[in-house]
Amino acid sequence: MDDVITNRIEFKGIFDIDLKHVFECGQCFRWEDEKGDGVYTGVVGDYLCRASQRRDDDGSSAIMLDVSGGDEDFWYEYLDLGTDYREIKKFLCRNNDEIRPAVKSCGGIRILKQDFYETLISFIISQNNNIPRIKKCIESMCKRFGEPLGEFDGRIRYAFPKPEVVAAADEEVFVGMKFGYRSAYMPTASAKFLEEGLPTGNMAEKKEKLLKYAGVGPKVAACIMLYALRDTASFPIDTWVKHFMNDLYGIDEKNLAGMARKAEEMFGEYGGYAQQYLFYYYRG
DNA sequence: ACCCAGGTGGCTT
DNA sequence: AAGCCACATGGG
Repeated sequence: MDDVITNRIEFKGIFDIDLKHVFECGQCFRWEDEKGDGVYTGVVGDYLCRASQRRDDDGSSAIMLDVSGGDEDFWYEYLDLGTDYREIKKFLCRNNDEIRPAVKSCGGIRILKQDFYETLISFIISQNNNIPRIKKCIESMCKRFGEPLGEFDGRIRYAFPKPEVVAAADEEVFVGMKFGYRSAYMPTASAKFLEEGLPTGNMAEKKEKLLKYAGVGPKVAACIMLYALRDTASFPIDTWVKHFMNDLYGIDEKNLAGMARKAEEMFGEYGGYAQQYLFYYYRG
């Protein structure tokens, strides 16, 4: 049936995980529960994956992956299975009644370790946009510029495009794919990434380098750092975050610096996790 | 017709 | 540094 699937990987005894939370909390755009049965399919790098979860009697879960490639280490790392989320949640909730409902309700989130270039492009697309349309834009560029990886559940799946291909593409193609004013950012950001590679240094230095990309501002840079570079203190402030920082902590919706300061003070090194629990909880 | 969505760049005080 | 506003697109 699925000739592309070559390997089954199973991780047992995992706590604090819920695939729905992982894949629908807004951090990634290429995972779907296509049949509505809790089985998620996605493309990660050049690999296809079908992921499902079994809840065992001791409260832990087994995560089953049917994949077309990638070894255990790769998927373990991608899913952030080596991190103790129980400790993180305990830390976030200490002296903070406001975040508890979000952590309790969205406690199965894991922050994925995503590809830098894909995250860069995806979150440039995300600006002033909504999630369903972001997904459509990404799928259309994958279909147009990505390598076909094989048929999977009756559909041909495509890798995320290589930067070389997008850098050489005409901006007008993206206009045709309804990228709107973001179209011009696609080739230029890709070319810049090819020149520079990954941003290096401490968080401030990385942010400074990311802000030099046309189409990347403070919010998108923070997302890239959190989702691709594992800067767990990174606290992206978007419209939903503005809402809950105002609701929960009484900070004025325009006071972004105040929000960043408050997040640092309350959550420190774990700001990114806090943001993710709250974002998903508030967005619903 | 408006407002909003995982905002940013550019221009004006 | 801070305050506007335009920027494509599609859904409510």
